[in-house]
Amino acid sequence: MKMDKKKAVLQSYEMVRDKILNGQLQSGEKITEEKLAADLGFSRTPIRDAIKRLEYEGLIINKKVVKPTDKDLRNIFQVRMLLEGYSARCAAIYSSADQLSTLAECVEIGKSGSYDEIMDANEKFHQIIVQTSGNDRLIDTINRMQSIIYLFRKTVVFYNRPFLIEEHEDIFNAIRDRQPERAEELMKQHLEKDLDFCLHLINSQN
Amino acid sequence: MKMDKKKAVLQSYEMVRDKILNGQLQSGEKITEEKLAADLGFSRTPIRDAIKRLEYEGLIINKKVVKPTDKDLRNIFQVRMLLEGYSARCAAIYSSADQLSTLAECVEIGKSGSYDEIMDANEKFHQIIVQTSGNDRLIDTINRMQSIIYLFRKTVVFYNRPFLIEEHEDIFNAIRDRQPERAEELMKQHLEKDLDFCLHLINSQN
DNA sequence: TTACATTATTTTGTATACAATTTATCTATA
DNA sequence: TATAGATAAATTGTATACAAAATAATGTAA
Repeated sequence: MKMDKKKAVLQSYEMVRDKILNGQLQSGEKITEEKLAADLGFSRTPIRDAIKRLEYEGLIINKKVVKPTDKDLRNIFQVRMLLEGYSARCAAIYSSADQLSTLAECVEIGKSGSYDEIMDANEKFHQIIVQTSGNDRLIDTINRMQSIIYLFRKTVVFYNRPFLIEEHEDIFNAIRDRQPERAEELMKQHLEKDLDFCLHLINSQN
Repeated sequence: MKMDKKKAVLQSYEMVRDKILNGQLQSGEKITEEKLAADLGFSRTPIRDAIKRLEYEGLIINKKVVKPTDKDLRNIFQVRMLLEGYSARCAAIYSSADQLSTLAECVEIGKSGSYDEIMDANEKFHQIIVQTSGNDRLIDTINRMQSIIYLFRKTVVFYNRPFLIEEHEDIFNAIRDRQPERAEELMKQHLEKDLDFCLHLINSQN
């Protein structure tokens, strides 16, 4: 049996990322390699790599935990609309029976699941659709935005955005009925509403 | 006066990248940190960082210089069509007088410039259009693909693809005449032709 | 006091040594 | 000969020390 201890870089990356995502490291907070290294019990070397990866994902900028502005949020969602809209179109054309039934499951769980289950199902819903594009570049681009997206998806689900599940269902139906144009359009609208909801929340909080 | 010697990471990154782009490091070739370090006269530490960055850009995969397949090429161009198509639309709506005249210049140089000038002008043409989106995420996503795109743009210009300049001119006209739909459509068609040309070249060479 | 220059201090960049892991080579056995 | 296992070689991962650079603090002249 293989123990496969995770390497220090990976551990560091995941720990720091999670600290950012759950708020232990707050927006705007300064990151220093040495401090983190001491904190996590590794040397600076793997920490550096981890930070670089987080910078790559946009969670850290200039050694500071990112504080996404309205504009950032809009930008991210604009890219998502383009790429995921296209993906939804692909899903309507190419998705397999398996993929369809998994999508259906996600919609169901969205209606009746627990908080965590809903979180997972929603993420999976989008993920499967993106997969159907069969385009690794596209998938990679979306994945890179995933952490920041997660930051907001949490908000959306936590505050229980109205019609979210219904919209997923509509998208699913369009995909199942093989209506590419409609699937794309619905996905774009769906993301636009997510964006508006997020923006509204952010601006009412500050 | 400030001397600002470039740091070893940056130097390494640029040197390795250029070696890949101009063929000194060939597709499929194995990269080892130590060998590169000895070659470039740095220690392994900055080399590692440089390699990681090249991996992010997709020029190195699994410690090997990337050998883009047809599928990779198609994937990249699909993403470009989505993002640059959208950008062309933005350009038709938002571009400034300055941006327009620079675009016009690029088209002109494309008609009468030297090989190097044409290369630069073509790159600039696309870059300006992408800028008009005002979306840093989108710009960043395109820039990350830039190295690999460059690899192919060289081919396209070198073999003097027919109608390339004419297509740029058409796109420019649509932008200047504030026709967003048309600009987007033309940009997509333009990229599709680039893709076909590249694919054709690649497959006739091997 | 303000502004500037100078000095400390912190933080990052680089080199190097060693550990862990992966990959290649070799040998014994079926 | 092929294959599994062991051993050696190459390569990567991590820790640490020191150099360079950036940032903060201090003092001094206007």
